Amino acid sequence: MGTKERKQREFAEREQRFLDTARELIRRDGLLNLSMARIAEDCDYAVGTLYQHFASKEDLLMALVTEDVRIHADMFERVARWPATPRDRMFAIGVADMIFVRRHPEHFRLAQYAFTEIVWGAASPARRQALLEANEPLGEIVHGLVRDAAARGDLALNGLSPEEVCIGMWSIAIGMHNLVHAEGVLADFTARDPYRLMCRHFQTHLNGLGWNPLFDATDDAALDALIKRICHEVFDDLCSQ
Amino acid sequence: MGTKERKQREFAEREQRFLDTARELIRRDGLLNLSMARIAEDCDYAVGTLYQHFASKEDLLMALVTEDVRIHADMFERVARWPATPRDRMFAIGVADMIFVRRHPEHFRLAQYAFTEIVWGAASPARRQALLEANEPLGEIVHGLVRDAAARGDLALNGLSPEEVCIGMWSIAIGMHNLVHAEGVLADFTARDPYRLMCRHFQTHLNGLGWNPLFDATDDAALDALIKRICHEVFDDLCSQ
DNA sequence: TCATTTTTTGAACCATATTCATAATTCGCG
DNA sequence: CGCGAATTATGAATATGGTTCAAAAAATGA
Repeated sequence: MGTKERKQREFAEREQRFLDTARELIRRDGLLNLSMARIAEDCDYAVGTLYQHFASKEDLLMALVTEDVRIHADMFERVARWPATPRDRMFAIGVADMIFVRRHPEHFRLAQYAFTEIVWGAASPARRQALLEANEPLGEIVHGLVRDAAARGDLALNGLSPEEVCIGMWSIAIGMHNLVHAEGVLADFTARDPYRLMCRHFQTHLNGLGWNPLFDATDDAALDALIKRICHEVFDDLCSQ
Repeated sequence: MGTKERKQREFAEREQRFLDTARELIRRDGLLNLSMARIAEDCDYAVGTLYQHFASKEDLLMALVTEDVRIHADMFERVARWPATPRDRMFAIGVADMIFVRRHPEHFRLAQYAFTEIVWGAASPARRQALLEANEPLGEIVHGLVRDAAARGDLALNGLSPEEVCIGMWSIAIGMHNLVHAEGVLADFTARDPYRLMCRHFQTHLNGLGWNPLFDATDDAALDALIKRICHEVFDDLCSQ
C-alpha cells in the first residue's frame, strides 16, 4: 500500500513547486510585489490549494527562509568537518557566510523581513519552530569551535560562556549583512568588496579575543591566500571565482 | 504678516501630533496593528488630512525613524565633544548606542522595518533623503574619531580608510541589535545584559585593531567603571540606572 | 460682503490576503 | 465495477486597510 506515501510525496513536490515559484517571482518582481494569487496562478492551482500548504503569506516566506538556512547549515557542517585549527575553522565560518550570501543574494533581505515583528507574529507557530530548529545547528557548530579552542588552550574564555564569545563574531556577520543591504547607507565607503572587509574584521576580532594562533590581519596577501585556501579545501564546488 | 508663519507652525504641530499618536499606537498595539485610519481618528482628523502630511504609511514610519535618528545623533555629538582619548570616545559611542536603545526600545524594530526593501521602496524619495541625511552625522562623528586616533598615533590604519575601520564596530552594534530583537534566536545564551556584552566585544575589537591605549576587556570591574563614568560624564541626564 | 483660493472631509475605490460553500476527485468496500 | 463516504480542489465572495478625490467647509483678501 504505497498510496499514502505517493500522496505525501506528491504533496511535498507541490509544496516545493510553490516555493520555487515564489522564489522566482520574488527574484523577478521583488518581495514588494509578491502575491499569493500570482503564485497559485503560475503553478496552475487555485489559491485555496496554496493555502492548504501555507497558513498565510508570512508562513510561505518563513518556509523560504528555512530552506535557505538549511543550505547555510550544510556549509557550516563542512567547516566543522574541515581538518584545521579551531581558529582557522572559525574564520572559515566567516568565509562560509560570505560565499553563502553571494550565492543567495535574496536570502538576507528575506530573513531580515522574516524576523521582523510583523512577519514573525503573522507566521504559524509550526513554521516559526521549524525556522528556529533549522537555525540551531548553526549556533551549535560555532559554539563547538569555541569549546574546541578553549580545550586546546588556544583561547581563554575569561569568564564568558562559549555562546557569549560567539556573539561578537555573529554580530559582525549579521551587522555587515544589514549594512550591505540597507539601501544607501554603506554608500561608497568601500570600493573593495564589503565581505572581504568583513573577513578582515573577523580576523581583527579573533586577535582581540587573543585566539591563537594570531593572524596578521594587515597582511592582505595572507588574508587572500587563506580565503582562497578555504574556498578550495572546503567549498570547492561552491566557489566560482 | 505672521499669518504664513503661524499656519506653517500649526501644520508642523499637527504633524508632530500625528507622529506622537502613531508612536503611542505602535507602543500599545504593535507595528502589526498600526492603521492610518486609527491614527487620524485618534487625532480627530480625517484620513485625507493625514495624507496631506505623509504620502503613505511607509512615509510616516520613515518619519518616525528619522526623529529617532536625530536624537541618536545628538547623543553622538555629546560624545564628540567629550574631552577624553579617541579610544574612550569610540567606546562611548557603544555606550551611547546601549543607552539609546534602552530609552527607545521600539526604535530598532522600526528602523529594521524601515530599511527593508518593502518599506524603503514604498516611502517617498523626500523622506528617504531626510532619513539618510539624519544618519549622516552619525557616520561623520565616528569617522572623525578614527581620524583623530590616527593623527595622534594611537591607531594604525594599515591600509584601511577611516570608514572601513569603523565598519567593524558599526557591524557589531547593528548585529547585536538584530540578535536582541530577533525573537527566540538569542534565547537564553546570555543571562547578563546583552548590551553589556556588546560593550565588552567593542573593547575586544578595539584591542584587536591595536587601538591604544589598550584596555583589559576581561576586567569586569574596570569595564563597569568605565561605562559608569561615561554615563556620568556624558549622559548624566539620560542614565536612570 | 462675497468671489476665490486653500484646506478638510470621509465615502468610495482598489488591491490583496484569506475563507468557505460547492464541485470534483479519490478511496474503500461489497 | 459501482457507489456512497471521505478527501481535496476550486474560485467567487468576504474582509481589511491603504489611498484617492469630488464635494463641502473654511480662510483669505479686495
